Amino acid sequence: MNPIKRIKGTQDILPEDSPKWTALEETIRKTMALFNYKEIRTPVFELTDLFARGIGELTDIVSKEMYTFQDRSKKSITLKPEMTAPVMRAYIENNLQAKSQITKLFYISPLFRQENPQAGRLRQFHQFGAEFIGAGSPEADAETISLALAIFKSIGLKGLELNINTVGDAESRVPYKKILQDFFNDEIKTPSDEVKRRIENNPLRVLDSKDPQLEEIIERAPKLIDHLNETSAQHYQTVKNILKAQDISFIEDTTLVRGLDYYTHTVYEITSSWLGAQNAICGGGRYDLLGQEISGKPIPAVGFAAGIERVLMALASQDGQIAEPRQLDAFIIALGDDAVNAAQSWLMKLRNAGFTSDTDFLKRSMKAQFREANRQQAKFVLILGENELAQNLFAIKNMESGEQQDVSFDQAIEFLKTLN
RNA sequence: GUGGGUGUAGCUCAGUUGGUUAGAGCACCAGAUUGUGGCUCUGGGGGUCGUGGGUUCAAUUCCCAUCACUCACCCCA
Repeated sequence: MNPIKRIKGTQDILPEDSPKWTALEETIRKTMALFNYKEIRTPVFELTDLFARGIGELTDIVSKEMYTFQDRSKKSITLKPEMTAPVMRAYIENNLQAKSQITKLFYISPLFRQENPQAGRLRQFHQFGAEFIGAGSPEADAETISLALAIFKSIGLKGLELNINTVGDAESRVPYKKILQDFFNDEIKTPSDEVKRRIENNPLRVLDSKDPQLEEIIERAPKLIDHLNETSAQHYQTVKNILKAQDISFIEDTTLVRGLDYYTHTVYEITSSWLGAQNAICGGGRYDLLGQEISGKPIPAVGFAAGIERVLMALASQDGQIAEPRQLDAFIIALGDDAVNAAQSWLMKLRNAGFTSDTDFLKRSMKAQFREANRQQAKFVLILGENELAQNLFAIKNMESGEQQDVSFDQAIEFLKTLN
């Protein structure tokens, strides 16, 4: 019989790794609280339309990476490939703007994209992120950036680079798109179908193409930064000023566009020098157009999403220790049926007293039980054999020093407390 | 979807220019120590050599196909 294996691009997070996840999650929650962001959790699946309309039909995510299926009522359902659209949907559906004009939310969530896996890219992966909804001010943009950096700093991630750019507001983008389209149509003689499609539908996305044949043309392409209207230019400048005032260093990258249709104004990306080809650990920006797509009403918002697997990979390759392995306080070695029974009650007493504790469940030899205690990195072993049982005592051994002494049952818990 | 790399013990990997019973280290189990872990020594269990086919007297080795894993491209966290 063939054993069933996990689905390609998925991962089991085993006990040796899960403490790193919880440590990172704790850091995220702590820092989010410092910045006054509240947690939101949304369903793992949504109506396909949410992503098709929200993210954009022509984006890579929607056009070729979604896990989409029909449920029994023939509705088209999609496992969420990103969190911004679901959060915005929940914000609107639950009428959160009625509670407060500004809503600051964060999430930690699994996401799904059907791509070919490679280092730092999975089919089920996890992101944490923040969404600042209800303010169109550049100060909000800057806060999400410093929030992301604060989390990375707090877990000790080094070698990060912040890239920023602006894609302008709708008013500057429409005329610029036309200028770009004309430029590319003139310059690119033999566009591939993909490039042709992008020129037609979203010429901005040609800018972040990595096709070496286009590299030279992209460099000469008209820059959006030269075609920004007054509002957009001012917005971008303010964001940069705030970052400078906070001593946050950044690199301006005019080809940074980001794949999703809903971005406006500020876009940014944080990369790590410790990773392979997939070196972006965080991406974000302002998305004032998304609310419009979902609800018909414009809603200013800005946020970021960061990849948990990539953060952990970067930490691992820079040798960052974020979680201590947990060890066991007490291990009961029981010899003989009567002792095994007594050990079960004693386990409960130890646990009630707050000692992490365990015992052998296989009635193995004393040597084997000691080995097990050692494997579990037990600090103390409580030996309970026929002799000890008869005298109402444990032989308690300190596994580090090797010292051992008899301690009566009624003093055992107190004894451990003084030593622990 | 496309290209490269790798599939041999639980893990990391050697190896056979095609030839008898396929190896090491680590891990595991047992003994040395009849009720004491870690260190040491001795012994032991464990393999469809990814799968299917081809060439051959003979294939784990050569060839083809296929699957899995992995890295990379496009793009993204």
